[in-house]
Amino acid sequence: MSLPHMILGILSYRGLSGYDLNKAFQASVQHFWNTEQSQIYRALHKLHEQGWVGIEHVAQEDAPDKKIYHLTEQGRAELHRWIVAPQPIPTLHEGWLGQLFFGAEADVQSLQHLLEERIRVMQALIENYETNVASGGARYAIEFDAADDLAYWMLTLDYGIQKARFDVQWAESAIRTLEQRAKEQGVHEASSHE
Amino acid sequence: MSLPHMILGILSYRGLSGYDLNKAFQASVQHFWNTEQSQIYRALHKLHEQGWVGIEHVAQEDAPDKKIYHLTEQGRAELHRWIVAPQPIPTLHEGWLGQLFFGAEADVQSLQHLLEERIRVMQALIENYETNVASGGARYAIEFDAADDLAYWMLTLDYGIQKARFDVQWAESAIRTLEQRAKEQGVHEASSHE
DNA sequence: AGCGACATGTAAGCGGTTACATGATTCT
DNA sequence: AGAATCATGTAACCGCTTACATGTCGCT
Repeated sequence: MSLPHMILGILSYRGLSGYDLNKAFQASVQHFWNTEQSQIYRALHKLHEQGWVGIEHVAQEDAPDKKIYHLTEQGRAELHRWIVAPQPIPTLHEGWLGQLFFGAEADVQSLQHLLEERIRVMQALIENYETNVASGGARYAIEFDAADDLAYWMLTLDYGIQKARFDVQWAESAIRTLEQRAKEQGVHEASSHE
Repeated sequence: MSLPHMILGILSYRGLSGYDLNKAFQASVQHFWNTEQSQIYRALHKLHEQGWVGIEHVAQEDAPDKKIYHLTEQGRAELHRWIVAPQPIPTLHEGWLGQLFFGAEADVQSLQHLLEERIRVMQALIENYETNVASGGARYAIEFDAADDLAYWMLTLDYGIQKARFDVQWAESAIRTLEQRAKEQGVHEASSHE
């Protein structure tokens, strides 16, 4: 949807090669946006066609030659336009909600296991956010000389952490709801046998 | 990702034409999964090729002829398999987080407006969930004779509502954080003028 | 005659993933 | 000699969106 603009954002810190851009991507916005390297090159070509980035060819002796991409004036203008432009709110599109939706087709225990697994994954995610991602962000703030930006980076990271915590809590309460339902059904079945 | 399985799920209630399936989609899972009508027909063809749905041609006099799609045994087996199969957790991929991430390129007020707008949209969403979607679900439970399923439907709806509430709360706290920062910066600037 | 509901599709294009493809340099 | 890192891309495929395309029937 807005990958090109994410790239413009990273390049606003400094000009980068596609290779370095990819690494910067993995290290900075990876907690809410993931991309394949191949896509970055294609997006870069498009941004160049559009006149939003310029290319500087750099010959190297100790490594293969490379191309440094940097923002043009139009590119920076487009970035500024985009940053405050209303964004569409995407639908959730989450498979596990579909599983729950059709949960009556499965047995309650399987659904509970599904939710427990989800809790485990989410907790691992939170731990990763709190250790690797946070420190990675701090490192990048120094590398890109972007002290002002760090606070914003941490704000988005905070969203990721809080949202994952919310998911854990919701899953826990859903497990309890299912537990309750299983008990009630048990009672009904028992009484119908009398 | 799992649109075919969402279709299998809906068809597990009863056989439907593509047209009715589309309507059922809009009325039931619309709060976490949206689809275009054209996609449903294509998915249906694929499901048929795979042997997961059968087609029954129905001639009508008071309306155009139609095709009723219904689950085959394999289709039902596949649905049961999928419901308890681990799902990948997609990354957030939300544009507004990108805007915030690169927030240092914009002024604080614009970002606050962005968040306020987000709050408004989310609150409208919540209201819609609580009125239209909830009652629509109840209606469909009767139509599909799916009283057992209703509880699960409401569970996913609850997630949608709680998640939207979480988003509102987070946005409110983010606005306060930005407010704070703007004040501190104001102080710094004022003191640097002395 | 016109509109809304019923009914089924195709075509073009975009964004994204996975896999493939190549080649230099540096370190072990 | 082999592995890791630096560096840049192409090709095939898939899912989804937007727009197009066609036609019936019943009601007003």
